[in-house]
Amino acid sequence: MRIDDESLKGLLRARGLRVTEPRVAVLAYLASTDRHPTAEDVETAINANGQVLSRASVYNVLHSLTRAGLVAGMSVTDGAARYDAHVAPHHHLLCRTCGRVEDVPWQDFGIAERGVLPDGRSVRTLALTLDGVCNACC
Amino acid sequence: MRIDDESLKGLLRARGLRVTEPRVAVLAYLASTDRHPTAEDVETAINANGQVLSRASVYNVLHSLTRAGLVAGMSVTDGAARYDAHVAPHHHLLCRTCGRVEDVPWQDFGIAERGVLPDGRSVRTLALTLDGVCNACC
DNA sequence: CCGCTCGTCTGGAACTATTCTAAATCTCGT
DNA sequence: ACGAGATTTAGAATAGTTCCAGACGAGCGG
Repeated sequence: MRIDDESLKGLLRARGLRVTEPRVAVLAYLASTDRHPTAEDVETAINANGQVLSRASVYNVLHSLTRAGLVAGMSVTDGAARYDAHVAPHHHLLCRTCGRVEDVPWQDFGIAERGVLPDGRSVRTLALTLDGVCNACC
Repeated sequence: MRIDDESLKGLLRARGLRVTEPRVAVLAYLASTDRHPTAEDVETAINANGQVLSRASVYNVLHSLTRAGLVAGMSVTDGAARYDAHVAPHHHLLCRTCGRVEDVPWQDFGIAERGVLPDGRSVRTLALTLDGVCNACC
């Protein structure tokens, strides 16, 4: 799943972000996994590669990537925020049993075609967090 | 929206929880508002009534009420968990602009009638968090 | 109604996730 | 290559939550 650094740098530039080593490293790591790592996971994984990345930088980078739309952050009820480089629309299934976060293929549950709720409020995105039980646990 | 304490005590007893002053106070407060207060909001509101409730107790009580199914906790991306005594099924609209959490009338978006996702994973609850913009901000 | 037991409450310390700060460093347009 | 301004860094600070050990009190049996 390793994406070459040049493509990643291109992504960063395309969004008007300066290309820095921490940003490339974080983006490469997030793009390489389908788990939904926490900030701490990101820091650990990158520092395991010999690089040194401070905790504060992990957050800085995650924030700038999020603002640029290159990664998406999500919060689960217990503990730390989780990040995800798959920004194509999809949903998340939060497993009640093991706490794992699994991706759910995107489907329009009948909301987006309207873009508004029946009472008129607008829904801008369709990133839903479903509460359920994953295959491993069922 | 004030519900008399006797009904609340009955609710607690029905769930096998001991009836204590903090529990009644927290439950009464949550039942009286359609905002989605944080633990701190709960503490502030109750202590404003002359009672004294420690921070730890607020969490104790919220946890026991949640375990008993009398209130539901939810986490939003930024900041503190929020609680809600309206446990009838409904969704939440998280406003991107002002951060407010609004209730959305329950609707089966075509998921529950199956109870499973197309790929077979089961979905246990339908408490969805929608990402959008509330009426006040639109 | 009384006393006992165990669940609950309390204040404070501890812990975890995140943000802030101020200085050093680096990117990139010129 | 230079300089302006963005980014990184380590460490301190903050916010939200949990843990702890002791005091308290709800509700059972008598």
